[in-house]
Amino acid sequence: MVVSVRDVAAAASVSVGTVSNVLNRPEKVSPATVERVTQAIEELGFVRNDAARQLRAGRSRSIALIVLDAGNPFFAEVARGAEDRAAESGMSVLLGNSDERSDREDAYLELFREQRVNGVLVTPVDRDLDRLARLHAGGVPVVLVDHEDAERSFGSVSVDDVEGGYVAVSHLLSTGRRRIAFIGGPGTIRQVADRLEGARRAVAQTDGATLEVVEMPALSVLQGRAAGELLRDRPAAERPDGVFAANDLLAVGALQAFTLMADLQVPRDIALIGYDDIDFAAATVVPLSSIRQPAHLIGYTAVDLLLKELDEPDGEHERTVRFQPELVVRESTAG
Amino acid sequence: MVVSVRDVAAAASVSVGTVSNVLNRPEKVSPATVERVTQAIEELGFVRNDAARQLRAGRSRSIALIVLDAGNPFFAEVARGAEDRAAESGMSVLLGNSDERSDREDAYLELFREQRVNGVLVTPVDRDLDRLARLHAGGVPVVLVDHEDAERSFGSVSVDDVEGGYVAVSHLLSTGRRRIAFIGGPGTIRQVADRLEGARRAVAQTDGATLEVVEMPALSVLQGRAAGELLRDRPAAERPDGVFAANDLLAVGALQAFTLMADLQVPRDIALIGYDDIDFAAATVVPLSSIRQPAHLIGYTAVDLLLKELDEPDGEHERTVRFQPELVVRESTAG
DNA sequence: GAGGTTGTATGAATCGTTTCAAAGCGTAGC
DNA sequence: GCTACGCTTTGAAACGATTCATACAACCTC
Repeated sequence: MVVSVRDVAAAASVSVGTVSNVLNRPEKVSPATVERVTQAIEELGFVRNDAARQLRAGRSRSIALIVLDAGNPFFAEVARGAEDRAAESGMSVLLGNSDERSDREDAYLELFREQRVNGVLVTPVDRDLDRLARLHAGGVPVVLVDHEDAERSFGSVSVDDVEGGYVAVSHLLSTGRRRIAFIGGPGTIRQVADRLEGARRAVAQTDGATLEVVEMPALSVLQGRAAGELLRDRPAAERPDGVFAANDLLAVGALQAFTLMADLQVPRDIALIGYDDIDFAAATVVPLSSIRQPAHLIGYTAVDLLLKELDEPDGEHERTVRFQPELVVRESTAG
Repeated sequence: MVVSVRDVAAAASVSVGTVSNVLNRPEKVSPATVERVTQAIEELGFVRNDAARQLRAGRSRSIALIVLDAGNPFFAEVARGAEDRAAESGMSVLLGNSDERSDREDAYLELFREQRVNGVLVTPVDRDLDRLARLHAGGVPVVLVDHEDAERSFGSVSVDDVEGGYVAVSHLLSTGRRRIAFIGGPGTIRQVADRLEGARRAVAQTDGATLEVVEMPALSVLQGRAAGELLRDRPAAERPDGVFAANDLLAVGALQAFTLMADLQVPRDIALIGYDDIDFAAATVVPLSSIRQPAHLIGYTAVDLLLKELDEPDGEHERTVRFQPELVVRESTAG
């Protein structure tokens, strides 16, 4: 029923070795034989068994990518970048969604180890990298995505979130805002903590500027809206005049809350800036200023680092790449 | 370097068969032996080689899912549903993104065949199902997702899009709207064509109701906004008073266009309804009415059908599941 | 104590592909 | 006619987990 190289070999009256050569090194085989074998493959409907191939090779031809939230447009774009680079080298990407849960991250890690992936790209859920370190020690290249490794023990592709937070709030301050609010998620998430740190620095440099922190349980539109309502419903004098949201989903939610109050206008009364510059940001009612991260490039570069590591494990190539975030000004912070 | 069952067996002074039993049927092995083997596994850091396992088993433990656009929240949710059901049976889902391109779909199909996946869930790019039929004939179960198979040759999970279009426009008509506009994508996409067909039927049943079609090149927020601007910039008398968008992304875009014109109000002057009921729909400036599709359930059910087919290929189980869409009324179509 | 039963452990064979040393064959050079 | 060389093909070994018929031991039962 299932057609193997052996069957193809028999049908084409050649040895199995020749069939394999036709499949993998056709230039080593005479044109006539290639033709004969190709035809046999066609006729029998032969499909290579990848498991056997991998078993022999000892490695697969895939790369694992574990992200915090596959539904987030930012990570969707990172994944696309990773796929693009992998495809260039004939590899494929296996996507895992940890949903910000450590146990799910572990489960995927285990699964991918059994699959003998060539390497793992991961946006770690927490800062405990022990498991990853063990994986790495076990010979599996690891590249951190959107996360920097303090000890430099494995590769990483990151964006300077402290700088991003600094740029965002500096921009708000430069438009004359002084009462700044930061809408963030759980402080345990590194990205959130770093962006807040940057915000703090910017505020500290400006006389009369204040910063308050609104911490929400998740980085979602719904939570952003709740946070926005909280701020909006205060007496006008106590409202912030500039809001920095830790990501665009939160910003979009906050924007909705603000827009629904008739006498409150963005950016006239409150300026608002988000983070990530997802496609939606340019398409909200009041187009949203944001901090752009090169999502596609992050994924692309991460795979690139991984492939270099695979090619020459002890080579002198770059192991850490850090991008600078970029301010994108739109209407929500005008004037 | 790489640890195999053989090494574990030696370390625990048992046979390889016993190691395999500990791994797969621990109840067949005496507790003392289990303990000894487990410890050896731990000490040596043994990780099962999935390729060898699959080779022997003849099949993998994964299911392929190919979607039109992994970035679309609707498909993200379908994928999540599929994963959930697969996980219940100890299987994993391999996700492929065809990006609405036939060649990418083919490439993934080939890749997954080589991987000997247990089955393929696919939202086909076009209506030419020949390749899928061949795959199916070759013994790989195929389940169509969000697509119905006219010939009933393979399983399918779909939602009645004609009914959905009918319900959407009937709702607009019931609020007194008569000049209906349909904002759609390329008519070659089955979902779009069906929803339009439903809209036509509803209009045909109502005296004095008219339907115009605005066809955009893609189902995105940006295109929706462009379509909305087109309608909005007409003299008030020539504007539609009810708009049905083929999906929520288009609807969100149109809403933005409408909202930006001061003397045009939703729903007072134009009612607007979308399709899919993505999370964003409930969170737009004017909460969006929509047609809900049970995205999670679609994915869940598709895997379920596949597993049933695997369990008893000739069993008398359901092969086709069809869900009814559900009207979700929010502010954008009030009064 | 012969025969039966149960519980546990064994290890060679197997899956399908790739690899690689060796063989086959034709041709050119002397 | 012999050797040498290049091009092509061969086929057995290997990858690592699983399976299954078989062996062994211990315990009952009559």
